[in-house]
Amino acid sequence: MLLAKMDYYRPETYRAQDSIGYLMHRTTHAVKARIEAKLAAFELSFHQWLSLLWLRDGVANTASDIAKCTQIDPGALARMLENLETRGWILRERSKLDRRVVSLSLTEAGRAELVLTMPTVLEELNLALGAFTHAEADQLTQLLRKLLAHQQALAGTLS
Amino acid sequence: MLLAKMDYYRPETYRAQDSIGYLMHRTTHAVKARIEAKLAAFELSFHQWLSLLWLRDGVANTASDIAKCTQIDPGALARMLENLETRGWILRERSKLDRRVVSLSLTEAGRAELVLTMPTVLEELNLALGAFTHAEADQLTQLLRKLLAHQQALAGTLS
DNA sequence: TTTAAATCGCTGCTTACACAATCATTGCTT
DNA sequence: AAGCAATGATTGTGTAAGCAGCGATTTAAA
Repeated sequence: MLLAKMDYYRPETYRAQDSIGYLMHRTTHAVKARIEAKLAAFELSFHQWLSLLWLRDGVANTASDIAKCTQIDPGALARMLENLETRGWILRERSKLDRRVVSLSLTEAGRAELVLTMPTVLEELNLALGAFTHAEADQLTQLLRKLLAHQQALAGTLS
Repeated sequence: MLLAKMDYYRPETYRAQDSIGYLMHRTTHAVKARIEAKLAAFELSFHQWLSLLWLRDGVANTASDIAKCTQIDPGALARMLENLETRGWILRERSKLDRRVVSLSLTEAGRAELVLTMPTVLEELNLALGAFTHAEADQLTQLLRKLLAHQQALAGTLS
């Protein structure tokens, strides 16, 4: 892999308030707080909502899938999933092919909860993007996709 | 303020793995983890390092300044600053003009610690941007700046 | 076949975060 | 000037995150 020597930030000129990391952190923190506040009305945390979403999309079918996707700690996740199961929104059943894994699936109630809350969350996300044109949002998405891909490449080439 | 109706994300088509929020979260999580690992050698947490940085830049001079800048909880911050003071990296003294505020300042040791660790952190940041050209990094910064400004505008117009 | 390594879900334990309440001080209002 | 809201720092408390370790199971290697 090509690892170009980058010197975008340098000790003499680096200022936190102009840093990409700072800008991302402030932004996601603000948006997440607003979403969390809205989801409170449904007695759902943002992490719980995300877990339901990943299950619905079929990208994740197990706890470790969700942990990888959302970066939620597997331990915390196990407790959270137990909660979601108790409330009747997901099912947990041992896989017959590999008895280590517990297959997860949305119940009808869980799917309904997601459908119910989806507009609320998306409204906040769209509100957050209110200063952008469609093209700018696309542009940002592309840049971030490239940025994340690079992080995963870095993680893969751990010395 | 102009609040354009945005419909970038819609319930039928929204997928977490393409979302700007998801991309940002995964990226910042990965980079922060790498920095945290490197800073462990200096017995510094990333939050502690950030506090030192904001103090050095002069943008923040009090605990509430740092809390606003970094989004760290004021309570947690008070405990952390006490730690930094104990280790001799910052000074805390009541302001004479307003005796509610405690003025913060870096000691020489604190400044030295920052100088010592700065290359390590910036190296990780630059490494994270390794897939980008200088122009792309600038472009991303600009987009994020605009995005954050909008969040702050939204926070200002709370109903 | 027997070992060894890896994976999966889960459980304690420690620590940090988020929220509320408190106290002192200051600024505003009337 | 007196009352009252606002601000700044701090403490206390409940909840969740993060981390290491465990048992069970599967895969790979010897």
